[in-house]
Amino acid sequence: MPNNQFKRGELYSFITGVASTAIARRLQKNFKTNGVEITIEQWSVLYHLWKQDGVNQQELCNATFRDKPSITRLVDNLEKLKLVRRVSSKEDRRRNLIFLTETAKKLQDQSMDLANQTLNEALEGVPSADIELCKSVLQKVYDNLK
Amino acid sequence: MPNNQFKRGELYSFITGVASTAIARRLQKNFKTNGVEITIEQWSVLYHLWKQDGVNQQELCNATFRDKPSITRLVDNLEKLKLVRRVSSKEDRRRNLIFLTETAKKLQDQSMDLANQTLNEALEGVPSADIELCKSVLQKVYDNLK
DNA sequence: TCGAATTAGTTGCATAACTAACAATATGCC
DNA sequence: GGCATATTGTTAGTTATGCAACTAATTCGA
Repeated sequence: MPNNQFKRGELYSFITGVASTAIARRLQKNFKTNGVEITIEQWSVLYHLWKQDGVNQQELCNATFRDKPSITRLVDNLEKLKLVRRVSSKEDRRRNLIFLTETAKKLQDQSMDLANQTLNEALEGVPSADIELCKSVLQKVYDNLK
Repeated sequence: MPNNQFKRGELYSFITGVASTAIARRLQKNFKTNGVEITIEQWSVLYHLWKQDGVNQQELCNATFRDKPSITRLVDNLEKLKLVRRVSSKEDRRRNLIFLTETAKKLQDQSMDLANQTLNEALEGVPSADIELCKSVLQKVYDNLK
C-alpha cells in the first residue's frame, strides 16, 4: 500500500494544502476575534498597498500571484468596504490606480501585529535557517512553473 | 520602506500563495490538456480514496485538511461525475461510506503520472534533502496551529 | 497613418472555501 | 429508560478562484 506512485502526491498535499490552509484559517480567526472585519485575501492585497499604494491592478496581480478577475473582484469588495478607491490614471486611461483610504491606513498596525503573532505561533520551534531554506525551495518551485 | 513590520508577511505570501497556487494551476492545466476532466480539489479527494475507499466523509476531511461542508460538496460533485458513490453505513447510520466507481479506478494511473510529472517539473533543481526539510517545516507549521 | 497586436480591466460561469445553523443518529451518564 | 451531549452530514449565505470571452485604450509596424 505505501505505493511509490503516491510519494510525490504526499508532497503535493503538503505544499498546497497543509501549512497554507492552517495559517490562513488561524489568521482569519485571529482577525475575527480582534474585530478586524476583513478576509485574509483582502488583507493580502492591503498588505501590498501598505508598502505602496497608487499602483494599478496588474501590479497587484503580480504581487499577490492572482489573476486579473480575482483582483478585480477583491478591489470591488475592498471598495465596498471603503478601504480603497480606484482612480483612473491620466497617463494611461486603461489603468486604475488603487489608493488606500484613511480607514485602511488605520488597519495596518493592528492587522500586521496579528499576522506577525500568528506567524510566530506557526513557526515556533523552527530555526531561522530552515525557514529561509523553505522559502527558497518554494520560490524555486514558483520559478520553475511560472 | 523595507519596514520590519513586513518581514513575516513575506513568508506568509510565500507559503500560502507562491508555490501552492503555481503547482495547483500547472497541475490543473496538465489535467485539462490530457483530457482528465476533474479539478485538482476533486483529484485530492480521489487521491486518498485510491489508497483506501469505503471511508466516511469525516475521514476525508481529516485527510485533505478540509471542513465538512467542503467535503459534502466535493463528494456531491464527484457523485455527479459518477466517480464515487455514497453508501450508508450499517454499523452507524450517520455515516456515508465513499466508494470509488470503476471509472474512477481507471483514472488513477494516468492522473498520478501527470501529478508526478508536474511535481518533477516543480522540483527540478531542488535537492532531495531540501525537499524533505521543507516538508518538515510545513508539517511543523501545521502541527503548531492545528 | 491605419490596422494588427498588445495591455488593462470587466463580466459570466462553474467550482470551491469558510461560518453558522440545522437534522439525524449515537453515546453516556443518572 | 431518558435526557444531555457529541458526532456525522447537509443547507444557506458570502467570498474567492480559474477560465474564457469581451471592451477599451495604447502601441507598434508596414
